Amino acid sequence: MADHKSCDRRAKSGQDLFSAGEPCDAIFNLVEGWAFHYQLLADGRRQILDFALPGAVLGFDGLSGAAMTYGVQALTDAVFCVVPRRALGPLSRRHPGIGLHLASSIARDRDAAFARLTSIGRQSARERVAHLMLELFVRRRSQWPGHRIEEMHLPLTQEHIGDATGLTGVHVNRVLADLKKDGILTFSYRRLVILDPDRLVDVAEADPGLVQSWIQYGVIEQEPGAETLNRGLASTGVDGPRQAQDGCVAPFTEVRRGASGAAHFGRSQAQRSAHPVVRLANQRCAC
Amino acid sequence: MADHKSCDRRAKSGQDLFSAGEPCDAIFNLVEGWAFHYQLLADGRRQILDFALPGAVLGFDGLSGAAMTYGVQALTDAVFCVVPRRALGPLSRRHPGIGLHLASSIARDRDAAFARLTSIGRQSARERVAHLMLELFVRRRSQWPGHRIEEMHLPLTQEHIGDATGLTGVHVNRVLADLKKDGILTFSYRRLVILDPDRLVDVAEADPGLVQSWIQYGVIEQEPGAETLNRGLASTGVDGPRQAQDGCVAPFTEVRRGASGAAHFGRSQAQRSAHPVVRLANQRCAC
DNA sequence: CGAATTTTTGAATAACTTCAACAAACGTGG
DNA sequence: CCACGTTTGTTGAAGTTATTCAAAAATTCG
Repeated sequence: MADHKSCDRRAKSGQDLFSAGEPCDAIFNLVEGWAFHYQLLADGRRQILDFALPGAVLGFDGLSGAAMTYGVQALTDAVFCVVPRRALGPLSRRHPGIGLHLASSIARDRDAAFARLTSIGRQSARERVAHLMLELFVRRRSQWPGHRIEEMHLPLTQEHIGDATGLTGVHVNRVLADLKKDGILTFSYRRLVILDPDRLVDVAEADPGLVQSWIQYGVIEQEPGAETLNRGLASTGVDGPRQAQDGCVAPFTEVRRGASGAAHFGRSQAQRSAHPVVRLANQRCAC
Repeated sequence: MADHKSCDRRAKSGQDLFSAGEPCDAIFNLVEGWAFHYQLLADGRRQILDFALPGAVLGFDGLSGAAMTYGVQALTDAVFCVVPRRALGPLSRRHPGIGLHLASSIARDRDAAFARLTSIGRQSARERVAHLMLELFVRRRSQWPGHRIEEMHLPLTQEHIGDATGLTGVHVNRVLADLKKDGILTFSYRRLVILDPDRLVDVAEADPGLVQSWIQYGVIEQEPGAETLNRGLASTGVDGPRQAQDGCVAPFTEVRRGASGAAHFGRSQAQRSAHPVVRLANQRCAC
């Protein structure tokens, strides 16, 4: 797999990793920072499709050489691990697990898109904003297991929230004002405070399974006796997580292994299982 | 691969293939009929996530044994090919192409979900309805290469259109009335007539790349010198399409191979290429 | 500190929903 | 083939939700 080593890439906040319409010959593993998928309409209207946290796989569209249908922009300064698209074929032939693995990762992205579709299509502005804030809160907090803080920095503006929920920034502001008045949450100048988690879950109409999926956004699936599947694509261990401690011999980094983040943040998956954590989040990929 | 043969399954119009919340231990290949993915909110609001035509792969969620986050319902009487989820691991180990293949298929689903997100989130009711009608028209017509008809049967009610576009059925009706008044299209009692394709594309704000992706929804990607990737998962030929004529020795059916469906519906891919069509659409899977 | 960005607020408007009633097409059994 | 019940579609009026435009206040960043 050492053959597939490749360079990494840095992007400044606000900079595009790639844009809609251009072909993308590589896939990227977000190692550090935040990014988002988006699409633009001809007149400039923007839809944010998904927020990506460290561990996300970006840029795989199934059709190599085809133009991307969406763009990816860095929300903060960010670091990506680059894998040439052409390397995937040989790679998956040598390591049969990687294909299913990737499929699994993309399926999770699709499910997230489905969830957002339902939110935007069928929920009120209040529900949508609550939904997104809850999702980002849970996903972000699950990266810092052990922390219980209900206050955190989210690198978004209210305009971003609007573009993600299908609302105008102005209306998002009014909705946030309401949520604050009701003692549910506050969000201003990139600072989110959850005042009443239970009522937030209630307003968001988030069922427990959905919240669980946010928590497990980066957690491994392990097929008994088969290869390891996880979101970030295991650093090494395609035939089992045991090899994962050998260091970075592949372009992918398992970043959020062990992110449990369940309601009360019990011990992480890594602590429960015998398998070691490959690499801490927010740490640069060494390949 | 003969080991992985499995039964097929039939569903009547309106019947659920599986529901949100229940685990799904198999993936399904839609062989005949229409279906759709959907989610329900607690109070009964419904969001239709995607319409599935023959060739679609349904039920793969990446996490075996986990509860599905969405349900799938048959829109017409339908026939599915069933592949136990457990068979995928061994299968992909023996045929390394199949994992990437599946990833590719799911990536296309995700991209479709992204497109719908942008439509629902940022387009007006008129644009959304035009968008969906155009998509379904193009996808359906590409299954019948050679046909130029601009009139077709779509097995949907206006209520379905509403649930897919995030509108009420009543409002969909008004929008359709407008589109008819403007000489763009007609849809009533499951009959769609495209009156002015160019203006429809215009109203839908569909860029050519997107339309192309609808057309190619079931078309093969062929990595030079590598394995074949296509939506339905190739019947046989994991190492190349040449094996595809051996008959149905796998649980998957390549249904829409050769569906070109480009603007003027020239000869199909199958006719152009030397590779035979594995199996006609709308024909039962023999496994 | 000063400039740029982001948030906040108000008033008027537009878009979509809701409720309710009626009409048209479908399909089923006699 | 027709009558009848059911589903689906169509229309109107009123109400709600979210947008637009515009301006001012707050915060951040260099």
